[in-house]
Amino acid sequence: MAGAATRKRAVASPVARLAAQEVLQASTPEPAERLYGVTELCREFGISARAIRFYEDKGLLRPQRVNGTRVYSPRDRVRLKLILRGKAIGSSLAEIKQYLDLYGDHGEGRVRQLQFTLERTDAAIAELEQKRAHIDATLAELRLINESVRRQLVARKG
Amino acid sequence: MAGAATRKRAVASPVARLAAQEVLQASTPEPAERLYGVTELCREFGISARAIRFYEDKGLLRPQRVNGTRVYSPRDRVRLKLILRGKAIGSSLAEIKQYLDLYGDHGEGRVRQLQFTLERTDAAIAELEQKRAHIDATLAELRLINESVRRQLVARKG
DNA sequence: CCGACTCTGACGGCGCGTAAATGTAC
DNA sequence: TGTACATTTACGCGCCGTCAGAGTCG
Repeated sequence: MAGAATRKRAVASPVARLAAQEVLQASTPEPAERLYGVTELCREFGISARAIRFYEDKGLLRPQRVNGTRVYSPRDRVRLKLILRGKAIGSSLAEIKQYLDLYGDHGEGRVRQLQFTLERTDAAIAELEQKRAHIDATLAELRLINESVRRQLVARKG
Repeated sequence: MAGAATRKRAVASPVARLAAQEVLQASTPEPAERLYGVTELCREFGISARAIRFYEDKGLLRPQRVNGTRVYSPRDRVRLKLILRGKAIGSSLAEIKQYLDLYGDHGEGRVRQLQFTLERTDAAIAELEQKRAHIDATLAELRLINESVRRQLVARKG
């Protein structure tokens, strides 16, 4: 039981802090070219360095290297944000890669990207609502069992 | 995007309504002891036979064997229902095993086991409530993104 | 020279999908 | 003899966690 919370820890928290506009304005020019280290990013987003490295293996990120060490630009950071949001709405990494590859396109591609996001968020919302309904049902049942057991205890102990 | 739906398809529908009493009365003698085959069960619940066999490997199910072939009792069927509902709320199979062990002994119990069961159900309830809260938060966030994206689309197209 | 941090493999684990090889029943 | 199911064994995948061993920086 304790495990469930642990398994989804990495995703649950960072998503909540992800403001929608911040992502959508990601294509605007950056003022000061700030750079980030891997630990900096994984602390900021609440994920592991292993995960970030894994995304790179899968071609989702391509940070610069300084002496072998990964150095991330603001653009890389935005990409990471998009990756996390994709995961939050239930996309696989392969799907997210498709999405990110669309990112370079202008005009029509951009519109299609938005439509894609719309579909996914709709689906994710529906899924979560179902999940919540299941949880409610389980809760009701657990409370029943709980009361039943409690009564049994009272009957046996006084 | 098709992938995500596919990945969760098996879980979405089958876990409909599980009446609490059905579970609580699971230890009462069955009148007509109907039996089920594996394909019957997996069609009923919309999962694969492989999955059912896997649950058995993990100690979640113990059907009788007739000439090597698995034969499931109504109680086995209820256990399978519980397994699927557990998955639907995001529990791991190991966690579900705990749940099932809990359901198994809560009726016949010595006082100490009843107390233990009580603690467990209390903990489970608390965790589920937390999970629900997280889902609500994520839902709110997703709806924000959804609306934002929708506005952007309107701005570019219409 | 030390400790802190980073890197690259490589193995492990969950929840099955997907054959492949074999058997049993009609 | 077919074919329609059942069984076991085994490898593969997605998404990392978790070492192990080695390098780099201050």
